[in-house]
Amino acid sequence: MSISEPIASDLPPGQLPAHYDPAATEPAIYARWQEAGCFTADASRAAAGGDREPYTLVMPPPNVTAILHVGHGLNNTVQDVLVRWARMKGRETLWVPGTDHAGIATQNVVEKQLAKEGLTRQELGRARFVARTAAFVEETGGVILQQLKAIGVSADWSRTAYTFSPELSLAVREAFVRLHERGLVYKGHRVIHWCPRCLTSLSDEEAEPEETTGALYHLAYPIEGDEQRTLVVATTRPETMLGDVAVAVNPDDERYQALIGKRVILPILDMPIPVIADEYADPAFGTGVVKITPAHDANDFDVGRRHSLASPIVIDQNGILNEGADAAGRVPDALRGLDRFEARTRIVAMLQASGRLVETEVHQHNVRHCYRCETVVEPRLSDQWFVRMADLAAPALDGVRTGQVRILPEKWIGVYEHWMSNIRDWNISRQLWWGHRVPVWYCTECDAPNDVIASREDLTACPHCGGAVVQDEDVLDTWFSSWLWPISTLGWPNESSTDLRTFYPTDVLVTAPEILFFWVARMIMSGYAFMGEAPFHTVYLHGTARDTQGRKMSKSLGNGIDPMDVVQLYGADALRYTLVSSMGLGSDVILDPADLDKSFATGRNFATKLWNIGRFLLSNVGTEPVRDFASLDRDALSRADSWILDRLDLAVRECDRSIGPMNPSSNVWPEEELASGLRLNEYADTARRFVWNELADWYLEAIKSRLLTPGDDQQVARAVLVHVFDGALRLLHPIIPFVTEAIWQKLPGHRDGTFLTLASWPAASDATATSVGGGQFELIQQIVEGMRRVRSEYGVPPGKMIEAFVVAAPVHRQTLDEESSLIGRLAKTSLAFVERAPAGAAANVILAGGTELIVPLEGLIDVEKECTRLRADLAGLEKQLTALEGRLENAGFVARAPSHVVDAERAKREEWHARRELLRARIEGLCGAS
RNA sequence: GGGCGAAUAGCUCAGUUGGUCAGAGCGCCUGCCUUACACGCAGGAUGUCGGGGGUUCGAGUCCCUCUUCGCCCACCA
Repeated sequence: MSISEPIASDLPPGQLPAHYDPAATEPAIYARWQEAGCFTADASRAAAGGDREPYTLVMPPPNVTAILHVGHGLNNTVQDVLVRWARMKGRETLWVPGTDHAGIATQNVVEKQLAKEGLTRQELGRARFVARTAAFVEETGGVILQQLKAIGVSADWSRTAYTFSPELSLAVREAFVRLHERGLVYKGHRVIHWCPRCLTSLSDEEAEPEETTGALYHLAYPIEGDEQRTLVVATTRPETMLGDVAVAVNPDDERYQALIGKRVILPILDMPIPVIADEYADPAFGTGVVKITPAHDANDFDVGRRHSLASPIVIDQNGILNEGADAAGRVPDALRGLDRFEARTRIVAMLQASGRLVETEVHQHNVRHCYRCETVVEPRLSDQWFVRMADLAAPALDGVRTGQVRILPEKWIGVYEHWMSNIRDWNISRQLWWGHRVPVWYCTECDAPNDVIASREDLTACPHCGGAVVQDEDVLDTWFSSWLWPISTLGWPNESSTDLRTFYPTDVLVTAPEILFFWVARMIMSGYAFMGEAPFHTVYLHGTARDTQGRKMSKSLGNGIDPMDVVQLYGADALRYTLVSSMGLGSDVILDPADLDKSFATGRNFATKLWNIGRFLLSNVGTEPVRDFASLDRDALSRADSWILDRLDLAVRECDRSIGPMNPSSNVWPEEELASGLRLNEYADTARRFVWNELADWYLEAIKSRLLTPGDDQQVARAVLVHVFDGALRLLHPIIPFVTEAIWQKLPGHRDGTFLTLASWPAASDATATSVGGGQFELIQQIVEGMRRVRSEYGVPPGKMIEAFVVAAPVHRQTLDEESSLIGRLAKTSLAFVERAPAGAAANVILAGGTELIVPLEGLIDVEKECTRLRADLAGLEKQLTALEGRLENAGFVARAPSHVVDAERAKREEWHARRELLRARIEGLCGAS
């Protein structure tokens, strides 16, 4: 990128480069914010006795090895808008940034590196592998944080956290031990989701179901003693049959009553297994007979337990057929060592050959995959650590139901409640090396091997017998550190930590719905469990970035957009504005990765527009100080001044309403606030409309000549313009921080060392009514727009001045008379006042309030054409009038509609009647009676 | 299999409590390089608000139903 353009703030006062160069401007501004400590929160200002209310966000920590994608951009832009808004609103604002050590994900990355070197982690050994991974993280871990800075993230970098830091590791250990003490952590022997590639267990959430077309194989198991007859079982996983210990039928299933208690012969192994009765068997599915493989299916495991059956393991940790515990003689040589899918094919072929395969049915079902490597998950029987969730979930569920925590969009509340009400225990142990080691030791000498010792400190000897101890080999699920994030980053478990006491609970948690269960729900639970209150009052779930086909942007699909490309091309402001403005509450953001120009035109165009408004202001207002706005005499304001001040006021109020209340007004969200605010797209739209369509399109144009004409009025115009534009910059700063800061620092009267980032949010006045001057300016706008329409419609050359006759009420006439030069400039029209419309060919414009413009068109049009147009206008009006009158004659409407609605309709009727008369008169004058 | 959500201009979407709600951006058409801006200015076109039924004086806005998409959950092997 060219850096030939000077940095905006290095130019002489009152000048901006002709073209905005974000690549040169943004980093320099960011550096100054950081040097000035703009983003560093000062707990002492918000603690007891301080002068500010705190406002706190914790950033969803990206994986430490991640590089920025649009999802991060979206997520952090939303947060940054809220944080910058709160900061300008005078809050002591803390936004805690950081990264997640991302156990499986990071370990996978490093293992891939090793693979390229022909190594495995086992060959390297645990200690060296962990050291190498730590070094890798050290080396590459800061990338995403730098990228976040490039998009303007105003987090407090002095508090950057890391889930695997010594401080946060302390919190993890404390949480584990405390839960263990409360009996909420336990070791369980059961079937869990296992990734044969990552070689670790996964939680239910980490094993993602995916719709798959498979087959349902109907297998005939001969009945013992009556081998001609068979019992047909249906299974999707024939390879697990080697581990079958029974077949089950429903106790109420009449078809199989007689077989219960008998035995069938397991094909291939020729092994007799019992036919048992269990509710689990669904008579309506398949054949109503289900084979029971306790070691390789969670449900079968439960059935096996109920019937005291063995659990032979026939598939090993790598997904290979092998004889494991209790499985001696169960895997024939021909199948031993085969991959599970290969084995499936082979077994099906064997069964087919022996006539045991009765039918193969195409079958749609969900198959779970590892969320990190997509490998099909294998149910596996093993010992794992679990967190008992029901007790933890109760207050978290209650918190949302009572409004201590609100979730937006509201549609997710139901999803949350359902999950929380049916919560299952959380498998937190992982057979990985990269992560927090389970803080449990086992004594090698005590004769109580099941006596686990959970400890806050590392143990070297058994506290009971002094014997040697060994630590549990497993590490904890990454999410077991993430779920503590709002408390651990603020200093927990040190409950006297200043940050924790000052900034907890935090305010809004901004994240994607995908991790509602992984993370958000668990944080709420940990907040209640360890701090006794919810970690935040609002959960804001934003949409997902998708391509034009609606597919989620992802690395594997190659349909992503690199936010850094967008920053390079158009600047962070363009990226941010585009994202914010296209983000309705709960809706996804669709962008076209193949056309960045189009996708980000909205933001790019607007940033440029803002820049140019700044250039206009600086070149026309100059560097001379302007009068203090507050001291201006109200009577000295022009109509345009009054109007734009009204509009600013309105814009501020609307923006405030769109972003919403910063907190609930009481300790729980009142009903009327529950769904309010966080409409960032509305905020962006409102601010844009004000700046572009009102300030730039009308106000700037209206005051150009005043700015050029020395005198008192020039000073008024300068003061109002600077005041209004200053307000506009403040209004936009949270979304467009760089351009606004760059320009703001150049405004007349700017004091060195002050930053827009730390300036106050504009205050709306209490007045809600439009001022008299503002209303009069709206009349001028109508005239100008009407005349422009006439000019365009009749093809009047741009430079040509035309004359229009105006019939107006006296008060309007005075306004138009006084503003005739403005109208002349904006519409290239000179007005002549008449009492009534003159005859002759003319275009006709009728404005609200009955003001009529008549534009002589000699030489411009033919009378026929204009008559046709006028008649069409009249016909349209008549039709609408008929509908309106029909409504007013409807007794039900008059009786039941609110009076203000009826009154408005009546007023409209009067106006339309008058307009109809005017039109008829014009037609008669121009076209003759018809 | 349950639950939830969405269907509004060519495209992406606004439209909180039923009564100027038929809108914005991008795109398109016409004319303009008007000394801030062509990443611009001015003007313009475009939608039986998915289909059908209902409630109401009045419905994109509420109810029912159908169709089509999407999401979440679920131990039907």
